[in-house]
Amino acid sequence: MKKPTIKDIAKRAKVGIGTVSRVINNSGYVSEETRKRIEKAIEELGYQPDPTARGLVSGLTGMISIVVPMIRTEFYDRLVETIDDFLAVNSYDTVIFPLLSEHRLQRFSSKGAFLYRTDGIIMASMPVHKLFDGGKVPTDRPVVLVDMYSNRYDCVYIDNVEIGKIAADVLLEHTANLYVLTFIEPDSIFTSGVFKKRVSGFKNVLRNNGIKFTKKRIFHSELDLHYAFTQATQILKEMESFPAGIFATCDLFGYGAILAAKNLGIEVGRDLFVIGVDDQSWSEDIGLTTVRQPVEDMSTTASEILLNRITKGKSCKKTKIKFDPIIIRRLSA
Amino acid sequence: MKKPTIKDIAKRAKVGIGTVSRVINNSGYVSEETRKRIEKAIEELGYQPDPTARGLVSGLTGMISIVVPMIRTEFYDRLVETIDDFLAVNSYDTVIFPLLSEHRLQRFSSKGAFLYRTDGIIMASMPVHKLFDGGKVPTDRPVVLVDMYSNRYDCVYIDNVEIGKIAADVLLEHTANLYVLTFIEPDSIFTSGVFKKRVSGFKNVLRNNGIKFTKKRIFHSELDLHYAFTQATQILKEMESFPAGIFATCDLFGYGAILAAKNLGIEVGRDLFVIGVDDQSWSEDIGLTTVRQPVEDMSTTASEILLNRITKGKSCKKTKIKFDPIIIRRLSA
DNA sequence: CTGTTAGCGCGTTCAT
DNA sequence: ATGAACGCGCTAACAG
Repeated sequence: MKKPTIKDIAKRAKVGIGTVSRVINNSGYVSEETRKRIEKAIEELGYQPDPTARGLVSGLTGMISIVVPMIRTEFYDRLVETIDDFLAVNSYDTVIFPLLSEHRLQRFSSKGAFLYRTDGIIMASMPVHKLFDGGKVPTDRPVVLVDMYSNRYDCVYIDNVEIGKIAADVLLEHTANLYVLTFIEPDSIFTSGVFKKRVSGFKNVLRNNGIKFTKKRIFHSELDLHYAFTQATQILKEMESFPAGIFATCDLFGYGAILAAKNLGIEVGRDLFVIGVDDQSWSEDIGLTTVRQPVEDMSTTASEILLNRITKGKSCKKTKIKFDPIIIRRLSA
Repeated sequence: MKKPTIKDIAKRAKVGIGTVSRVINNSGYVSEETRKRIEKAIEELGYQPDPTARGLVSGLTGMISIVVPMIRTEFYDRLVETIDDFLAVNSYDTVIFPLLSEHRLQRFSSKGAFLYRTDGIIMASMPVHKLFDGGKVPTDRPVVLVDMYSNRYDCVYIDNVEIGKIAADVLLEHTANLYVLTFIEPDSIFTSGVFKKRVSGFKNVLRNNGIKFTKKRIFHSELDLHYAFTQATQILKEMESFPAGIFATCDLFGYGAILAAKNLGIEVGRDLFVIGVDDQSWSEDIGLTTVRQPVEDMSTTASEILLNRITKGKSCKKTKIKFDPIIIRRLSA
């Protein structure tokens, strides 16, 4: 009644355990005939190799950790799912570690944490240099960063300053009368600073084009549609002239802007131009022009790098791959 | 340079490995003197017992899985954190498995999934009977359900029908002119049916009190504040008389109702009474009366049951613990 | 091609 | 009180 072991299979198939091991791992030569016998025995007994025992021998677990700040936001959903799928194909199990609180982070700071018992770690959007002592993730296992730059680790990232620049370029095609609707990240060790970077890229372009742009044209919102709607309404009411353009530092804010415009009878795409960031699943429906991050590509690339590190070992040189943002043009700009 | 093993410690402390094992596990007798020596060696070499090897001999992993439909909603945040803390105190590592997609559920349906390699599983809000073949979680490890009833497994739950009843009772203290604002769950295997249950409990009470209540008084919203606001506005505009009461099947909808009322100049707590469900962290700020689920208590209880199962083994009788909803009275009703 | 053997790191007897 | 030997389930190396 207990779980069958490799011995049980060997006995039943009347072979040595070595041979069984060979067919399980598809290594070495096994005659077609005995292989069949063994496979039959495995089938009949419902045998499954014990990962723990395998781990003891190989020092590997067949698992990979993904650390993310949260899930159930589109960005991380897509990121995790892509990585998960890719690794599954390469027969790795993935374990997801959502950061829930600073409290929980503490446990991640111990070398013994389960997080680090896997064969490798992918960290998404984590400001590693701020998060850990000495900026070093407490593990000897390979670590790859996604959506975050680092000179210490392999990383796959996107330049958020560039996102702001692109947004500016697109809006400038229509008008130089521009506004920004953005979010002020609470100042914790978790903050990645992406919003600030996007805005700074945006301002750079305006400055280089000699366009006057003051703080008064920057509006803030919480990450909540209703709030964004209210703020966007505010912007629209304060506008001195049309046409105008709004750079929404995330699609949610772009949504708010479009709703506000509709509510006030302002025609989007003619009187008002809006560009968002992230290309959420619903952005197409509302016709929002947006700057997309190639999440899937970044995720896959990160996974590949990690697998290479695991199998090929650690060469000194760290890979840094920068991805380009993609403009998705729709009717709002 | 490699990780030290128990042997290295034994050698350095000039004892046998058995003794080292004894001090690590605090089992059996060890003279104070040799214990000191061994502890010193452990310290000096930075020795940490290999969990894999331990697992191989004990059959245990020291880990427990928590399966949740999502995180970063208040309910699950609190649930996971409570369990996590409780188990950490009992020196268990917890691994969180967020259900990301139906796709991912598939992998959870295989007995070999990593999810089931832990010492026990806590599943939150999962309609196990719909999710798995034969309604059985594919594992022999102990399984405990939170926020979900089942006759097959130990479970800790709350009766959502009762929540609706309580809401009705509270509102009836003020008026019999009642409305409902609720959510229609998309019909997938994930749906737990809580919203429907809450509404049915609510209707029961009205029926028993001989109060006429037709479908026309039930309004629907998506799980989004702006949407709720819009729908609540609709309700308020269609109301025939005041005072009136709204049962919001979650606090978010209650928020929408309060906002809508304010927007229309209707005084909450006099002309309009609102009761929500879940007691979100912001509910107090907006003065929303609500029905709270004792998440923390349920989580702790579930954890205790699981630990009992693991250590005490499986007695046949399954524990079913029903928790009572708690009314939190604030100024909205 | 295949059976046997030696560990992997640790907990647990069982003598001493 | 403590050391040595055995085995957990498996892989890898070796001898046939």
